[in-house]
Amino acid sequence: MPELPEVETTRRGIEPHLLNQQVERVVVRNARLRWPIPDDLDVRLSGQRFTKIERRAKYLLLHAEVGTLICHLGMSGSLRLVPHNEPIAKHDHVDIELASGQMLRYTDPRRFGAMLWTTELAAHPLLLKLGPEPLSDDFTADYLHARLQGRKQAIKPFIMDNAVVVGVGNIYANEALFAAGLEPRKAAGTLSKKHCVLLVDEIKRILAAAIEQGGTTLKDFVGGDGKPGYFQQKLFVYGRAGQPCLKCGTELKEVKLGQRSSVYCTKCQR
DNA sequence: AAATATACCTGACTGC
DNA sequence: TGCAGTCAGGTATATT
Repeated sequence: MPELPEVETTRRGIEPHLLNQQVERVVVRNARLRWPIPDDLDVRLSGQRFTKIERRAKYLLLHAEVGTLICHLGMSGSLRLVPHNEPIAKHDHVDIELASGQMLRYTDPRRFGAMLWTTELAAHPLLLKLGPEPLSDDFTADYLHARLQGRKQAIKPFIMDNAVVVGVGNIYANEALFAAGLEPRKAAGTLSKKHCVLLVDEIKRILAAAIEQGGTTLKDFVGGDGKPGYFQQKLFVYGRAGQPCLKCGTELKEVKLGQRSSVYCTKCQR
């Protein structure tokens, strides 16, 4: 379940193997992802070199000389580099064969991911409505406070809204709210500026720590399974419903918010 | 306009 | 052992 830290780790892992590499061929074995992979992807991409590997939200943007490959790992996707003769496993849907003798392989059991092609990235509808990057200077307490004015929605789904801030998935939303001492159901519009300072700081801190830990698994992107895996970050609340709060010992409670499980401490979070 | 529900998919797990 | 059922989760899209 790649969250933003896993996607960023993937970007850093594949980038050195892709830059200036020419694509020889693209093999699509199963085009049925969240949206169909374009039929002509092979024609569009073959012969081009990759010039830059970016991340925006949880989208990986593989810039080529003319056009950009937009990749999303969905829930279960991964990208890794393997030799051209690597055996094909069940969910290996796409291979991007490079002149280096390696290929970028996309694997995705649940097929929630995406692989699209665009020559007009700035105008792409998937990227148009995205809020600021959580780790950028654009994501501040002032910004969050301004955005949540008048909003009655619970704060947890609010910070998981990509139009507000990108890349805060369920795990990190739960953890950040715990760290900030905020109850997940608290109406967004009732947060004070101080609450926003706390929450923004914790989102940044937790995401940054996870990315830092991901750096230790970069070697896995070549030849290995390519999965950064679960960062060994300590989870205080996610997946711990019914267990004692690690700060105060109170039994952690679970509620559903927007169909998403939310775990919190009734004593530490108000 | 804002809030909420739905669809997509399959591995892992639970209960019979 | 196997089968049916449930859950998880990102996010675009539909519905209220």
